[in-house]
Amino acid sequence: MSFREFKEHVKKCVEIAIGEAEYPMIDFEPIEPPRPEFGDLSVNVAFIIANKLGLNPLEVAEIIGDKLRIPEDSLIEDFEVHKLGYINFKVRYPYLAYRSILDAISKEDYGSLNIGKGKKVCIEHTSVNPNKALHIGHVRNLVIGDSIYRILKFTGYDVQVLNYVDDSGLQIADIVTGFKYAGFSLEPPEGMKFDHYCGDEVYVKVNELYSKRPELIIKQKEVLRAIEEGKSEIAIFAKELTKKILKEQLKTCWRIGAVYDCLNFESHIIEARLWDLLFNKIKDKGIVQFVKEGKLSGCWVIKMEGEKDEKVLVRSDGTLTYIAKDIPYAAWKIGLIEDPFQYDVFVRQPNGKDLWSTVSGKGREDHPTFGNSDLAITVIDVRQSRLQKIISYVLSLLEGGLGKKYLHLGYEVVSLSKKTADELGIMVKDKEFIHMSGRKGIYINADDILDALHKKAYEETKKRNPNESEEWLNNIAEKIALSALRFDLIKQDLDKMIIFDLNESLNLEGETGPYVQYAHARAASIIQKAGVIPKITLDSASSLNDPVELELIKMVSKFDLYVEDAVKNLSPKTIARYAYQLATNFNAFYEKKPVLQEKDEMKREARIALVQAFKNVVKNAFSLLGIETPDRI
RNA sequence: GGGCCCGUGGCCUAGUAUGGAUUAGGGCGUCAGCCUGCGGAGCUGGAGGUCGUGGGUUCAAAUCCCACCGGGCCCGCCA
Repeated sequence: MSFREFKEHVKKCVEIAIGEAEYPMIDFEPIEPPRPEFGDLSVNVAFIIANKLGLNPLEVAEIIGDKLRIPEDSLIEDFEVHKLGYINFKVRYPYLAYRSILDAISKEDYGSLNIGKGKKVCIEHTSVNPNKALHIGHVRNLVIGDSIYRILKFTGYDVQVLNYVDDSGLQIADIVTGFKYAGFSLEPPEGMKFDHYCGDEVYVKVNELYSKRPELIIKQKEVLRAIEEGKSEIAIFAKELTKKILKEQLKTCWRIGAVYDCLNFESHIIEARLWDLLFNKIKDKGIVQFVKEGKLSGCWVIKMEGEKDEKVLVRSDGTLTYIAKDIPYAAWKIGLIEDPFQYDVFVRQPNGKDLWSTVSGKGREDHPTFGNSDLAITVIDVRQSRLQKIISYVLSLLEGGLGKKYLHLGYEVVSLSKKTADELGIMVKDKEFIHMSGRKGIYINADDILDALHKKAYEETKKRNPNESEEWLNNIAEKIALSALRFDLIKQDLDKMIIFDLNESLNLEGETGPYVQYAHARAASIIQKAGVIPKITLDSASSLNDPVELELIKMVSKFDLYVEDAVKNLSPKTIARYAYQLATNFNAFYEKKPVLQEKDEMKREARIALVQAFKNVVKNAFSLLGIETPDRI
């Protein structure tokens, strides 16, 4: 924690010096210099002030330097005015080492912050149509959403996770048509998960059949109408079917490590007439207009500032468009309409937490409060950006200064590399990748990737642990597989497309989750062999003075700064990069500095404590990404 | 046609929000090394760079502005 103190201390001292020198006060942040010989923090205030007043930066820096008063015994050991005009500060390493190692080995929640102060946030992610299995693209969504959820929780937000289930769309009608009119059996082949069966066999093949058997399209339309109207035998069948698929999907989600608070079914949004609850408010505020003439005659539309075309919300026949269903749902999330839903427990999750869902008819009274958040975050890929922008726009007009906010967290899609597509028997012309499509069968299922990763990890683990039981090996292999997958999908920026290549993703070395897990396991092994309770004193901390030790200490002490960055920018990759860098620092330390063999007792004690500190921090960092760190792998 | 995003060695990527330090960090791959030391899923070193192109702003540009090129996405009374 104390790198933050060091930083604040530097800022304060410089501010006082600027005042003493009677320069105008400016806004600045101490930054980390590019090279260690420039110290641990640096300020460039002299440039800014010099620029403003037309002075020479070096002279300004020297005057500020003259005025700088560093209290005795503070976290700042020394400072230096560089000839270019920077003022560089050196941290007092014994203090930094002592405080951060002590915190890291003694505080369970080391790195946590109270930024949220209990503010209520709901985050929606996963939201896979319940007619197929999760593919790699859905996993990116889940991993982003679940990581953000964990980071928000770690920083003092009161977070609920929602998973939207579109159980009334055309995709559902497709598989119902397959089962009812195209002769598909309700029993999947031996050993095949039901969601895989529905997606890989029924959904894809029914869509192929439409061109050969046009009568099926008629049936599909009938099915869709029946589903929308509810009550009929077909509608009940559809409902049971989607529930069955959803339960299989959830198994995959849990396998990847996600948990949810509530499932929101689209059919219940329609049933609850959510739109009607909102429509008058929107009309009163003049957000929507009724079109009297032209080609949109008879429609209710919305026109956004700066947009050319208006968007239809209510068709001329009175039915609602897609976005008209989304707006009231979004409004419900941030409490702009009263909660009209009934709830019941859908299933108990593996972590023991109940998963609630909206229900048709009467639900339970004792449900938690859902919706009515201060902030709603919706994780959907960038193709939805325009529609999401309209939703944010409408809600911002509607919320009336309550400080409620709707936020779209977009990310680029995952596509398949040509090589992986070839291996799956998918033709790719001219390009190095192909966009996925559930309907066309162009995708790779999450479970299949995990199985492949599991197999690879199992082999590696068995090599290293030949005498361990199958159960142990499989348990560890699964954790390594998840680490590889989750880390791979979270480490890069959200707005970069991922071209997924199965072969490359099977790599467990280098900038990967397993690399970090391995460093953690090395640390765990040292601690276990040390057989003592790690402890640190100011004296022993002072003995840590090799550059590899200092770098590791500094990285440990900066954890909360990275956490803050991650939450402020909703950027989980920040945590992934931090964990990787931390592990790299540890490995460098591990190579260079013996711990258990160290003869000097004080040094040994300090190094054991540093190892324990690293172990705890990397564990906390990885837990924010939903990745476990076993003591042995 | 309008809008959004991306472009950094053979491949992938950090840094871009808030412009700064004559070595632009990593990883994969490649080449050469490193344990009779706590786990080699590791470590050290080498080769490999017009930060898409051109202009502008600035004492200073991968970072800001403009134009262009290349790639992706979105723009329905579908969802």
